[in-house]
Amino acid sequence: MSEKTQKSTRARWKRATSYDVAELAGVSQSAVSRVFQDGASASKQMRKRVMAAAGKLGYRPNAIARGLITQRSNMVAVIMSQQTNLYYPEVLVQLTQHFSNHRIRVLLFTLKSEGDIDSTLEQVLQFRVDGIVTAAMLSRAQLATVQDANIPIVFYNRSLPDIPSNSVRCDQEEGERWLVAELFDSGHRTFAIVSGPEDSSVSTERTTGALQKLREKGVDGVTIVTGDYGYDSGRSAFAGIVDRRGGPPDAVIAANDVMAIGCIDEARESYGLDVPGDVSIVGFDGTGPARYAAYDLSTVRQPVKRMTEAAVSMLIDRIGNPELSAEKRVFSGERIRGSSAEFAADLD
Amino acid sequence: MSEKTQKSTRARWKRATSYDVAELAGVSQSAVSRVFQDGASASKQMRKRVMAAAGKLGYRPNAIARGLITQRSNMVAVIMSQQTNLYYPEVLVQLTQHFSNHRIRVLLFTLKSEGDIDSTLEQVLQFRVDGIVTAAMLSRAQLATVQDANIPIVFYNRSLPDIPSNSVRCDQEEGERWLVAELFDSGHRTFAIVSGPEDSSVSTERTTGALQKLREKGVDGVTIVTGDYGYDSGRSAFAGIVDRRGGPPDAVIAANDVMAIGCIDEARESYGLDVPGDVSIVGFDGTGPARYAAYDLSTVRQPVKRMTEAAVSMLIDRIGNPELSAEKRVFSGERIRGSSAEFAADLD
DNA sequence: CGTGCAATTGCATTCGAATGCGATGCACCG
DNA sequence: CGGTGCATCGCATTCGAATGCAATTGCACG
Repeated sequence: MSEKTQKSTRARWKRATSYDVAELAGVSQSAVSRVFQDGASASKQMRKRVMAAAGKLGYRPNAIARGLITQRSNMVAVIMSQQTNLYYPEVLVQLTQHFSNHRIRVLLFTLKSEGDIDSTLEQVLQFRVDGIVTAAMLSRAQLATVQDANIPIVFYNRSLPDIPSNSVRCDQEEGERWLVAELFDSGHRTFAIVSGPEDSSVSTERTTGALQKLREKGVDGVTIVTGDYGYDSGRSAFAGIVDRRGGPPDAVIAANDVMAIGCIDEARESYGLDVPGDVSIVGFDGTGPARYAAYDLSTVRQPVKRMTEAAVSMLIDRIGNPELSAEKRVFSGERIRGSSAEFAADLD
Repeated sequence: MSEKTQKSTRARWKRATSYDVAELAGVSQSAVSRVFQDGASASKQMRKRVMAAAGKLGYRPNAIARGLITQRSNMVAVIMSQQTNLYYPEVLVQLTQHFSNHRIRVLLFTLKSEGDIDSTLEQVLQFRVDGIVTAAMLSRAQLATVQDANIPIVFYNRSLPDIPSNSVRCDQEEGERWLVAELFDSGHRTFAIVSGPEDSSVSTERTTGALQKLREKGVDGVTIVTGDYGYDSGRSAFAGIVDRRGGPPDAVIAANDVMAIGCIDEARESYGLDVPGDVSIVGFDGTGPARYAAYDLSTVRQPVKRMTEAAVSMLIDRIGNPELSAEKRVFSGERIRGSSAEFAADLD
């Protein structure tokens, strides 16, 4: 009872330290420290005494001070480019989840714009994180800065060609090639592409993959318009395509699901087209809305769970052993057949 | 050139400290410290010398060490309950964005289950965050723990009645009353509710609001089924409703947009019903998919931007001045009229 | 040219916990 | 009963930066 009052009054004074606990328990500070560690040696009774004192004072080890002396913050930075892409939040949650299984916390950094990276990186470095997962592209110089600081880093869904660096990604090009091949084989002959923002490397890869296969199939005259990964940009992109071509193409390849959905809505509402009867529209990512019955999107799903697991374990390995050589892991997406590929399904 | 090699070899040795910089620049460590602070006094030439040395060594102030001495970590914890609700990622991104404008970083904590809170809270406290924003409910005891530790905390979209605590939330009950009133006034007479998970206080409030208004209008025999905020649960919820009632009601009130969309798809696909012709379905949140033309959902949008801004400034105020008394801010949602309220639109 | 005041700078200490090393205790063995 | 080895514990130091206080410098003014 008197303890309770003591607690609340003390609160505004100062938080209990290991010295306070040591004093109350009549032991040394080192003893307290050891009791609160995993592999440290401490007798049973010592534990009991210390824990009792700690409980009475509401003591908790100070992770900041611990980090200073151990040179381990137990925090990793996750850098995300601020995008309308519905796909990333899921990635973030999964990463956090997996890291927490290893008693590591996530310090979150979002970029207002890509130009923001330098100052963001500066922050990241100041916080002495144990590692970095980035879903934003870094320049060579920026990567060098990180490596000079000796901080392990894993790229998520992007990779620097010809530079030794760790990355986990989904094979965007392959996925697009699948989609295009199936569309072509089921009779589609005229195509349009809705790409993502110029500075999105993911979008670039997807467009490249699609164009590759189209060229291989001998298709040309492909209309390309740019969107921002958002729903509205999908709608106006479709309008732009029809406008530019003087009519709808056989198929539209959108750089992500959300824009694909935008295209579908625009096609149906503003042009009275039947999707997938008159025009087929495919997306990418396999996010929630792709499954909604009204769209039943044909798309490629990124194996987010496995990818995030891979990123986490890769980073943790390198935190434990910085000498590990670089590694790139590439995952195939999972082909999800929606309505637009109904013909194609026969071919399996 | 030789500097470069020096850099990379030194990397594995040790990171530069303010002492290293001081030595190289021929000044005291305090001087270095002052140069890297905002309001500190340092002459122009001093800055120049120090910055030059710092640049040469790739020095960056150590935020961990700084936090230890200043008693400010410049980090806040954001606690999110791990839910299928599509709405939260947006909240998270916005919070991070706003905090970063104040040079504060977000340490992210997600809960596997609600029971997880105690251990999570322990972690939060150990990291000596400057404040907490929680989108998960805490028990009285848990809140007391946080307050004893003298850490300001703001509840997001939940509040403890009769307990002085800071919160920012959207008036869920009011929003539901609006929706129900409009449905009733436009002729709907039989109702069903799809609630969220039992332990979601947001869901509880929404259900309460809806039932309030329904009772007020003299409607009873309301079917209530439980979902998990996910699309599939929306679909099966609708099936459950039809099953239980032996037919569809005039209107379904879903606890969030995603489940509303699930209901719509199930109604159309599995029961061949016309939405909103045969049955009206409303949601809550105003997330992206609500706008998709295929659904054109009638819903209430939470003013996320203003709410997150409010939460951030509220928290920062209390970090600066812990004596500030508790405050609860309640925002009205924004009524979004979709197809299900077509009649109702006349009444305005 | 002397005096006074303000702006700089350095010294020494502090934040809170971890850890190498030496000291102590205890059990067990010959 | 003396000796050996291991488990425990405390002492003292360390991590890297901030800051109160004192010392120094610079500058303006009379």
